[in-house]
Amino acid sequence: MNEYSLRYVSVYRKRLHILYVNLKGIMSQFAEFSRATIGDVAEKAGVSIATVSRVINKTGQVAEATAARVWGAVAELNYSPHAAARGLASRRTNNIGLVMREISGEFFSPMLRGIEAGTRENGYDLLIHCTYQSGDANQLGHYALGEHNADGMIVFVDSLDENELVRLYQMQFPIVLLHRTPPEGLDMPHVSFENKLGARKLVDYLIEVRGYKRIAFLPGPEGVEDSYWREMGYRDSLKAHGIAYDPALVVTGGFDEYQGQVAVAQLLSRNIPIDAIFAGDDDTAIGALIALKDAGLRVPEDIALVGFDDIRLSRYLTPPLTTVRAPIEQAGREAVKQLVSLIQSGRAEKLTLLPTELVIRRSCGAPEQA
Amino acid sequence: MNEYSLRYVSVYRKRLHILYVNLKGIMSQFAEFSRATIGDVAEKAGVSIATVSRVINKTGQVAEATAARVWGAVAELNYSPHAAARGLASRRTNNIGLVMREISGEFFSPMLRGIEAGTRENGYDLLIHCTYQSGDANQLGHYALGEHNADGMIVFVDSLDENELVRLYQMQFPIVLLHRTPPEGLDMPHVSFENKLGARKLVDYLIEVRGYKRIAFLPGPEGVEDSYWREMGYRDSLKAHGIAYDPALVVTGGFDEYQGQVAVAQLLSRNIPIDAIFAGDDDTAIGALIALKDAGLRVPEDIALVGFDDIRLSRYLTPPLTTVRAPIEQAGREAVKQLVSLIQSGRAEKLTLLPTELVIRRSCGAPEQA
DNA sequence: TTGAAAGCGCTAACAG
DNA sequence: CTGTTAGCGCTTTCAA
Repeated sequence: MNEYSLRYVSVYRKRLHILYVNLKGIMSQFAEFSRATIGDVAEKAGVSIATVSRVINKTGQVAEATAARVWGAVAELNYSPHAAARGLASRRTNNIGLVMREISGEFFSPMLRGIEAGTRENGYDLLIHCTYQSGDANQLGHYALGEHNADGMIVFVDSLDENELVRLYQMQFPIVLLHRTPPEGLDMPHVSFENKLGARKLVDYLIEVRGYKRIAFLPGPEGVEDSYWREMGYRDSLKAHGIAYDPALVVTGGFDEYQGQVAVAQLLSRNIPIDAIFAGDDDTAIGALIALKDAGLRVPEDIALVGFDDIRLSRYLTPPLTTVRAPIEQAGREAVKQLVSLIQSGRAEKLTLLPTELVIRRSCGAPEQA
Repeated sequence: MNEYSLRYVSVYRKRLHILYVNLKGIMSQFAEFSRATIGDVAEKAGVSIATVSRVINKTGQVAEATAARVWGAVAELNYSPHAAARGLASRRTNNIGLVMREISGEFFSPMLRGIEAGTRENGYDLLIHCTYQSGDANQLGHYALGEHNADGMIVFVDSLDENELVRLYQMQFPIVLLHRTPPEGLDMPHVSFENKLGARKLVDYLIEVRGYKRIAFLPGPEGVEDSYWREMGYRDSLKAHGIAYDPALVVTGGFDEYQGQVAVAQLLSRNIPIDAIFAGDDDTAIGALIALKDAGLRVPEDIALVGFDDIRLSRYLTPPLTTVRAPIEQAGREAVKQLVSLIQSGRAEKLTLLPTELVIRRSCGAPEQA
């Protein structure tokens, strides 16, 4: 390309650019066609974009009068900063990610409420992703939620593959685990309930106050920690009262209504004496209740029944379910709190265990409450 | 500043820059300190960043061998594109926003499940925001969710201020309303149930099959559309059967358990004959049930009770609640579908009404089901 | 089929 | 107190 053509191209480009700028000016008359940028605000306020940025973000000193003009321009133009541009420049997304396997069960609603409230209070937005089905990586080999679109993540139970957890940990991406302990060697903050203590108190009550000895247990799915610790509480209580642990009294309930029903049917078919059934969670307890009724057994007269979590439904069952109240919402909020601390200061509590509380209702044989 | 100092500054800057580049090189040995960028991938693959972009996004032709090398580099570097940068350049966020007033009630869980599934299936991420409390604009005068961080939004019921709705509409921001009709003059797509028809069928059944005539109605909160249409169905049915609408039989229930309880207490205090109570939703029905029991009345022997929605709890009540099943999850999924269509093609169904289904249980006086 | 380069809108030094 | 400017990491013409 010779000197001439270069010159030509340059002129041509410049013209096009002028055309473009004009067009943009015209279009911008129609607010709906082009969003105002920080530049527009700066122009209208007669300041530089840096000043606009300072005013908006409250970073650095700006004369009051100037600030006022900027706010005026912002209002007039209906300006709203472009999150992506902001994120690109400041290296933060302002999003907190939540990974969970699926949205289901009674547990979910209060948990999400806590998490949402927490993110909002801390000025973050909440990005949610379920790993059920699609879960895995996309063609690109990365997950829908990660370092590319969030400043940190809350990982619920086993929703995330351990390899991914390790990868994120290694790149020092802030993560808080909710209701799950970290994989071996990963020093990640972890928030949960006092599952073991709650179960312990529950079973203690069943034994000491209600006088039951043959207490069946319906654990949740393999590998779910809450269930593991509840079982530990159950065993501890038995041991403390000199009652032998009897494997025949334990059938996996699966933390779901149907599986609870199946488990109890199976349990009953063993024809062994049973005083009470401790279902690993309330959903399982509902299934258990159905199975017991199907078998013509009365609760609590023939067999007592207790659960764990105190979901909304529990008090409405017939009979109302004795259970352990788990501060689900609070745990969600706490997880966000720890995560925000981790993001902002690099520090967080290694382990947060929220207290649980015994809720006595009729299903365990207690007299009706007022 | 003279020639000399300018030169000096320039040299100084250059040195600093070299230092910086070196440092970056060193740091990048530790994968956790610096994420790979498209440039790193390009370098490793021996191509330009444009090519990497083409490969990753499958836009434009790239020689197979080249593509393979790029994918190799991607894998090796564990590269994952920076969402903000992408968004800035391509003018899309890949997020779909969901605005709701608060996370509560039984309605919420299935709805969110549907929405989440929908967004995921369409390759979007889900950003959730509750307008309860903080709801309003921040200091900047804009909402947490909007054109700056989402490609489109689903607005649930009345979670968003009408002015904001108008503003977004005017700037042609894609919005689908869930369970709410658009404000006057705004031509926004809208997804809901056949509330009116469902209520009509329910009340028809109460009158024709069960022979009730004095049927009370507990509407939801003022301005909630679902409730409005349910009331229309109720009135239509009465009229069709030649029964006069009696205002004394209508007390606002508020779509919540406690208010339902209060409403029924008030209703009973009027000392008028009542055959049945049609609660605007199942939550209200639960409150109604409590109030009836408190008053020593049997359901359905003394007064029949029906609700609307068929939340999970309804079948577990004593007696099990007759209600209308609303396809909550499906509505959420459908809303996303319409929104994605609106985003991608600018077109969407103006109105989508999903069918409802009568669910007969004991509370209306029907014999026990098998 | 590939590369060069111009931004996208904003933040954050730095200079004044 | 305010302005200038260099990127942030990526997409997207335009040329080659």
